[in-house]
Amino acid sequence: MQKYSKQTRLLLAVDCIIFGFDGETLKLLLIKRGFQPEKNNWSLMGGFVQPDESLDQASNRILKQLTGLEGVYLEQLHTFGNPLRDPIERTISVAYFALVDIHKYEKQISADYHAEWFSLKRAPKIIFDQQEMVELAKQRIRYKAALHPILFELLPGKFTLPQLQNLYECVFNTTIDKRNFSKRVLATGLLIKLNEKDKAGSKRGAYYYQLNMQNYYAKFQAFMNFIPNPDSIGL
Amino acid sequence: MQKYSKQTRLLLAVDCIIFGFDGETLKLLLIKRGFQPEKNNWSLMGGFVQPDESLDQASNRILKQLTGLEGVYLEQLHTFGNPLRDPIERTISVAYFALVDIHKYEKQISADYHAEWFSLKRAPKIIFDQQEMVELAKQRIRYKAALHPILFELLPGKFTLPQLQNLYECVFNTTIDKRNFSKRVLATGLLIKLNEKDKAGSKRGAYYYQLNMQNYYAKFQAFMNFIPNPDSIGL
DNA sequence: TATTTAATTGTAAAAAAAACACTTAAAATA
DNA sequence: TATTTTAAGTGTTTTTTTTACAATTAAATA
Repeated sequence: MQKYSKQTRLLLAVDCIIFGFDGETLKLLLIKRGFQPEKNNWSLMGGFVQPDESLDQASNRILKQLTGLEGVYLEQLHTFGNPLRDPIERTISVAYFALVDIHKYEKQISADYHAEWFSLKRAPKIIFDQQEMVELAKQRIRYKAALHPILFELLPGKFTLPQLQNLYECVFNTTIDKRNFSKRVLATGLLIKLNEKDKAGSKRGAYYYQLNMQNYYAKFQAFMNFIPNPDSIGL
Repeated sequence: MQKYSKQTRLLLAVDCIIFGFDGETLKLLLIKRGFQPEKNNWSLMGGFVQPDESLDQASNRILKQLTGLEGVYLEQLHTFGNPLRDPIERTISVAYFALVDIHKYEKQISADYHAEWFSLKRAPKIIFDQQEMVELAKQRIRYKAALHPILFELLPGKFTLPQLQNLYECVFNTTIDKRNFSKRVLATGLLIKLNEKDKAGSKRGAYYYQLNMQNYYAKFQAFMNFIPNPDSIGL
């Protein structure tokens, strides 16, 4: 037996929802689609899965090809398979989301790839069912960030507490008391205070912090622990 | 333009990881695969996605065809796309997990479909990368059950507090103080105490409870709330 | 030097979680 | 019929966590 001979084969694509944070608002990276249908309309980074690559490889390749981004946080989100989602031909899309330090790539992205960052609230209409993908990604990020310290992926290596708090407030669409926030976040043991200030945001300047990478990996699973006896669970 | 002419098309399958709970341990429903390769070896419920059905439709259809199960809790888990995962031909598999009241279907399943329930710890080797799927599903269930009351899907309409506690202890692989457990679970307002006892488990008998379905749907998102200001989040 | 702006910091009250053990219902048995 | 056995059911205290709340300080600018 060589093949599953009677079965239909389908097109398989990957779409990447790329989030960034500029210190103010959450942003979404979009690109003008380069081929028909919907050519020149705003779209997520997408492409077809090739015969010899895994889904993770495909999403990383597409990210690199369309934006130059490499080595960023990238996680599978959900697979969308409505038969009519692509009007040309049935295409299954495996959606991934990425979290990116926007400053690290800002110039390169716009200069070389004609991709653009849009504030989540002011992003243009995107093609097919991609708006649904973005909504699901926002939900997933909240879900995950409530338990794991993934939001640090959106920040530069050095960041201030006000920046971090602002990010949490954006993602959870809420406001947090800054005394309580700093207590909580410092209590995790994930942050190292640097002897240097960011003077951009205020006259006084805010101290920079960086991640304690050892603790970061050790505590990733139980960042904000609510599960009974986290040690006993093989998460 | 009619087709994405230059792209490779791939086989797309669905695999369903079906969990049940018999009051004692978590169980997994497996079937003897009906075709080559790996014919007659234990496998998850799987099948190919047909040209005109969505992924959710495909998973529901396969579940029904192979087990008779219908209308059960079924959620997309993850898509597995390693190029070599199926030795015959590259096949992408979208994994779903289901939560089932084992007693409701026990006889029907074994009589008509030759599927079998296995204790999670004593399940036989399964084909391809399905063990990986099961591990991921276990993780996801813990993750989700910590926040949402999905575990009730594994119980019959009437259940006792000791049964419910036992289920939580199984899923989280821990032990819980029964006084604290009952306080917590009753405080959710999701349970209605019935005037009837289950005499099977003990001499004294334990009171049956049932879900308050109104509260269940209302509180599904914030079952055990840990997110700051859950009301302000559009989850 | 005064003003402005945002960063930094602590404590008290309230709520939630955890620790802890005896009583009771009902069947089985002596 | 009395005793034993088994698991169900239940309350309080302590500890921990979370929340509410506002004055002071560093540094630039006027």
